[in-house]
Amino acid sequence: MASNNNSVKISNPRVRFAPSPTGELHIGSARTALFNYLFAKRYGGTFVLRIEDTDKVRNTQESLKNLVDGMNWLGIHWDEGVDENNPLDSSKDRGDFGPYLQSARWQNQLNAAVKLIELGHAYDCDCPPQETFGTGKCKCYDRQKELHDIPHEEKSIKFRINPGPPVVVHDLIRGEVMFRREDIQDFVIVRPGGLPTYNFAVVIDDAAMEMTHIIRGEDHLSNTPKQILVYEALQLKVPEFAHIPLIHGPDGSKMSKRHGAVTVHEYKNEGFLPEAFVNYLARLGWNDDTDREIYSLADLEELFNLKQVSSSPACFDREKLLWFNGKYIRELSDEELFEKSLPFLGKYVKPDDLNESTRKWLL
RNA sequence: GGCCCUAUCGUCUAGUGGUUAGGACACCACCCUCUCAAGGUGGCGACACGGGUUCAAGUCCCGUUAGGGCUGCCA
Repeated sequence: MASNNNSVKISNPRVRFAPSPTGELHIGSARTALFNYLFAKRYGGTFVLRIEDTDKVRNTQESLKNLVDGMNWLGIHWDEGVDENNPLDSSKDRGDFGPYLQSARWQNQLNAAVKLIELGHAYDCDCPPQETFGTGKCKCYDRQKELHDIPHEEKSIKFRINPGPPVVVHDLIRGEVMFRREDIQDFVIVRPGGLPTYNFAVVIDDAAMEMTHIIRGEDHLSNTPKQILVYEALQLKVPEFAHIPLIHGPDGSKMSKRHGAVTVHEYKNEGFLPEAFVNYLARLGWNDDTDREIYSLADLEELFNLKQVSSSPACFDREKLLWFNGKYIRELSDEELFEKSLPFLGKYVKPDDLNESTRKWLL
């Protein structure tokens, strides 16, 4: 970690949060979004929201709306990306690097795949999906003439891992992480029918959008060498990476539904203040070398940095979240407290009861 | 199975070779108080294990163990 290039000044970084609209906004995703946002603010950069909607089966419009709502509630606003009110309408996008819906960028991704074939870095493959499972190796590279003429519906395009030196991931949080090429398998970059896969599309889009720093969950670390190889094959500039630790449940296993609320909306509906939630999320894995606990979004925008992000995973602690919430609630004026409480008093207080005396009583 | 990441109080963490190992949440006790909170004071409580390197190791190296991730035509 000592070899981190921290001496290099970071100026005008471009970062993105690229969720897939396949469910509610998860706590972990929210923190990833937050860290990207804070990094952009801290260094005067640009925060982009791109929607990774290439999994046509699992995508839902509701998730997309959910995502936008969640981001708004947290106060994480994006400089570039899909329109809040019309996320599916690319003509409403904000920014010069659109469209910001990944599925709308398939032509660009496909062109890159064709180029990779021409360069000898990719090849047609007609193996059934299960055939190469576990080994990643197939003989298709030697059958290209034969495969050339079969319809695209019946073949995929694979990226070829050529022999060479180990791939080094320069990670701002973990230092240098090395992967041997023999341990990396050829992987599908375009599915039969022409739909690019994540590990490929993400590189083409990030490069096209001129991302300088990729800040994402640690679950992506092992896939990073594949992505770096794609950058290099296409002679694209490789961005800086920062893989932030995952959030675990109280028992140390990956945070999931059986641990209780895992989505931003659940916490919103339980009555947590967004300020408290953001503060808690930021402190989960980040500190500024002081004993301070309370940070507003504005404070964080000023102080956040990747250097002080922990490299080990953190367990979600509801008790501490509750404590933060209490802190922020006590800061509220009576007036604010009253207004914010209203939605939660529905089953106890009828609108008609909201006269001055009820109000006094409540306060 | 292979590869990768991680390892300080129950939890979040500070610590970058020499500290009585610090803070926060939770917990316990006391104080304050009409009650409950809040607040204050104090307490309990940790360097996963085993080898090295060094005058000196929580800090550096190796191994073990444990947890997590990737190994998908999911992202």
